[in-house]
Amino acid sequence: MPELPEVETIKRALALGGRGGASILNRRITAAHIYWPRTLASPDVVSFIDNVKEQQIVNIQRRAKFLVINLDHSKLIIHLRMSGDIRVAEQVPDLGSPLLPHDRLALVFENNSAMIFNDTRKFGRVWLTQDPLEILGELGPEPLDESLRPEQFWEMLQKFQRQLKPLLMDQHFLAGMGNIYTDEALFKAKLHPLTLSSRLSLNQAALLLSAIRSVLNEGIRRNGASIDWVYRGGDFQNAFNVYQKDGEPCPVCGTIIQRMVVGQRGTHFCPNCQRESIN
DNA sequence: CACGTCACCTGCGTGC
DNA sequence: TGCACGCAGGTGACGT
Repeated sequence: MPELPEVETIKRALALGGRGGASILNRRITAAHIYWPRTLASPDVVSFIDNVKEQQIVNIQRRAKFLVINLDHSKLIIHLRMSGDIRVAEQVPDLGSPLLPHDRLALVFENNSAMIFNDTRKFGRVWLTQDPLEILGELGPEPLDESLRPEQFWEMLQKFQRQLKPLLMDQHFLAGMGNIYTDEALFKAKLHPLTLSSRLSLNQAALLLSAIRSVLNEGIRRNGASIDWVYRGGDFQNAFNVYQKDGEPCPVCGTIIQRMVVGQRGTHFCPNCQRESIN
């Protein structure tokens, strides 16, 4: 489910309070429970529980779609993949068994609150490491980082002859875009999802970067998007222009929005506003 | 290099 | 009602 804005929303709520409980900053971990061992990418369950205990939460960051929780002696890195979510529970029981269906991992704190990772589809992963670059080292630039200049973004696009949609979703190219925000950004930039990246002019690249930042910032401002049965608490879904709007009129020109499959992902676009470049 | 396919999982909506 | 099917916010390993 979560793309950059959803992960950013969760990060802020964990730091400020609001994911069902108070801020987890400065909490000391007294116990860990792993209900679905494959959630743990590394290390193994025994080492994880042993190492995470007695550590304190120093701060929380986001890199791409990863949550990076800095402990005083190591880093806890979490990727929510398709259906992961994190909540805080106050005054928990012993937590020897899951509190809710699909709870996969729980960290218990000294004040009897807990941070719980819930993940219906079991795709999410958690790492405890000394060296976060082992996990984050190959990621592309953060789209919201202002040091990424339009000229540089254009040069990045020029280097590949790839379709825009899968390229923007490639975390090695640019880090944080997912299916929703990519469709919305391409619509805003009036670019067809299959346009080859190397064909973009400097001006088109600048407009695309600006559209990406615009949709990501609005997503963050709206606390992410909440669709399907998975509750997020955001309302960016009310601002979708094309995502899952196939069959409905384009809000700009009235042409019926189409859906196609690109790189195995549902892709939504306006065939009139977003023309595939011919040459 | 760039694209397609499959695998990993569960649950929901649709249509027969 | 039951049941098959397609779909879902992600990613990585392969094959061509």
